[in-house]
Amino acid sequence: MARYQAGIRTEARIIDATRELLGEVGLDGTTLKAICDRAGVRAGSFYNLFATKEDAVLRVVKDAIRAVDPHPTGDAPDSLHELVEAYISFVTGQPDVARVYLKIAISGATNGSLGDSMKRHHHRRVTRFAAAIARENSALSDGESEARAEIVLATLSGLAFMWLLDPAFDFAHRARLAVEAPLVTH
Amino acid sequence: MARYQAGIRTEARIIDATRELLGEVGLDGTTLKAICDRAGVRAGSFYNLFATKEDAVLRVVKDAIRAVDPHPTGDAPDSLHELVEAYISFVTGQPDVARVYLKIAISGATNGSLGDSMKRHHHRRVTRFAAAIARENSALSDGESEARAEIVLATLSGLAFMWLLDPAFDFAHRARLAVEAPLVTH
DNA sequence: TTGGATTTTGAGTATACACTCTATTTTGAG
DNA sequence: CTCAAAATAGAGTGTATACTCAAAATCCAA
Repeated sequence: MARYQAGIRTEARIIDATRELLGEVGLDGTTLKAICDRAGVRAGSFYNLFATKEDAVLRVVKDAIRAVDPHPTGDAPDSLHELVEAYISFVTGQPDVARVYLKIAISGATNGSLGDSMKRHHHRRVTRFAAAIARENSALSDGESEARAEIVLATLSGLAFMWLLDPAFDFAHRARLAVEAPLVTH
Repeated sequence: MARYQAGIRTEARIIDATRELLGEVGLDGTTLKAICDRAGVRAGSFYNLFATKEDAVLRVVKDAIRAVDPHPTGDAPDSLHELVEAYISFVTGQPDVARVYLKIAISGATNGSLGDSMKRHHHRRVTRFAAAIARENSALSDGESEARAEIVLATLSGLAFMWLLDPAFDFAHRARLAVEAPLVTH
């Protein structure tokens, strides 16, 4: 059982390489060869530390999913404003992790076990945003709160994808504008 | 030069199979074998009609990009409401094409020639939406109109992705609610 | 009906992928 | 220092991919 320092450092390098690649080139481009080249390691070393390529990917992705939500325990008394600001600082403060999160939300969300955990994660987020919205506007029914939560999350995701396409896109500014101003002035 | 009917029909079957697969399993899952199996054709026949797998994919994708925007010539006097309704009927009326559009916007948008045409397309759409918004509210500066256009498009895209994850998601209803109601009530 | 053009077949090629295996080197506790 | 455990290297395996090619089958205008 007793692990050596060399193995622990190698494992960290592999995880770093995997995260960088997932953020830069997405799930498909993150091949075993690419991971090993970037980590400065041969295939045999990789498989001494990970049972499967998917193991390394899943560890990075689960970290990214966890990082998007700073209070995972659930009943934290967040305001909608706090939730939005948390998402903004996730994107601007950990852009590489955010890129992984977005790329996987996209390419992995429609198939496999990755898709299932992404769907559960999304449902949890909608519930959380809906609770915050309901807390701030008690006149809304449950359905209305959830609808608004879905719209807020859709807007944030859509803006984050624009940032993914164009790194110069000012995500934070747009996101704050989006939640504060009505889309259409009547 | 004179083409035979058999070849023309085969070409159509291949394009149909490609579109279905792109919508169902995305870019990665759309392998040559999958296309040929679904079209009831052998690899040789495919390559008698298409120079490359990418050729077939690009034809489907370009059709999808064209379908999202019913008035591609540019100076059509659309209102924001019309643009939004056009997008809604694109998603609800041609769901398979819409799925292709969304899946490719996602998986293909960050690399290759597909990414470039997606970026150009997106920029065109922002400009178009911004013009409609500016027309309806002359008090807005160019920058403000563009910001609002980006937010509207982000919301529509985000909601469409939710529909991609969950086909039961009522995209049309949410989209109308999103553009008509302010996100946060002050 | 004929015969050149078009279409189809299906085996075959080259490449990239995730992953395995054995021999060798490195580590670090006793 | 010793030596068993841990880590590494690197060639090798099997499979899936996009794509090719020569021969056979089919089409359709004259």
